[in-house]
Amino acid sequence: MQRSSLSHALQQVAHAYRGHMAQTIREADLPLPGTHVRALKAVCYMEGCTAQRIAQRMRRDKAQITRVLNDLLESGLILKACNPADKRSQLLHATPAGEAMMLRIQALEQQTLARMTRDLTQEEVEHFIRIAWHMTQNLEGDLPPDN
Amino acid sequence: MQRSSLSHALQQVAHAYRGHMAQTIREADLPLPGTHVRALKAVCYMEGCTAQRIAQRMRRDKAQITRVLNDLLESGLILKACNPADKRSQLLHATPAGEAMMLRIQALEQQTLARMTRDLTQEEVEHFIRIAWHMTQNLEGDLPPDN
DNA sequence: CAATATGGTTGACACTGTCAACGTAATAGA
DNA sequence: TCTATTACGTTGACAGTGTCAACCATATTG
Repeated sequence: MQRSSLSHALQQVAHAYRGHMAQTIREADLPLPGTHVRALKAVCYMEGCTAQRIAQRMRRDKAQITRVLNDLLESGLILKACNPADKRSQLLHATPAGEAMMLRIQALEQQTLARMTRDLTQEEVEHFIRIAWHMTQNLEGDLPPDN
Repeated sequence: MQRSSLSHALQQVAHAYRGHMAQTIREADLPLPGTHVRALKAVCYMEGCTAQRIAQRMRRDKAQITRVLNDLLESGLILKACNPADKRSQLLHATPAGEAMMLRIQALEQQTLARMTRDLTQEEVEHFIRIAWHMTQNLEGDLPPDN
């Protein structure tokens, strides 16, 4: 029962984070679900951002990304522009409203993260992040050797 | 942008774990969603297990627990028994089929966890778990001072 | 040019999570 | 004791998350 608590701890902390962010955003009257926030973040901070690249970064199905982007589009937070290099794809940009939204949400997220890590050292947090990525990579690529 | 990667790392590792477990269970032909697995685990390993106590442990809405337990009941994995101490609630027990299912799933989970932590030391894993719980507790209790 | 692969869209569906309202039973207070 | 309140579990409704398969249009390869 040693390692088993790893799954429990992982689920609880992820759930707590999601829940706290959702409530914070709701209280600030910014009606944007978590996935939308993350997609908007990608649009704001990735160069030459396309739906495909967001899907890769978030490791999500491209269908979900399409729908989320359409919501953001309808909300006037982003714009689609023709990609001169590939007529199938579209380059994504944030509108001023999108940028403003991003700034407000960034502040809320920093607030949540600060609370979450309030009595942890920088070192501990970095250690946590490093191990999290390590475990993520260990689970990726599902057809490696020959079991 | 230092702490911000904490949220990304957290979401990715939780997603990777869920996905890997789901696929493992699917490949083993054990058609049981993640929440059902966790509820069954609670029934198997908690003394005097009731729906309420599962909801508390998993920090989930009791409505969701009710439905999950009904599924497990229909699948013949658990049983409800009258609680002599409180006629409103029911004590939950795993059936032999439920116990067997639990053992099989435990093995799959151990396998996933072993892979996830394959090149990490016991110390690193324990550190990760400790910090995860710490962060969880930091986010709980949302009405402390007087904002 | 034909075959194949890729970016994006759509439909369908399963799973997760929460809220409000309800019936029943326990419990506390007048 | 009687009433008010609280707690356990159930149900309905809904929002959000995640994936799969089929599809169109465009790129790329042979």
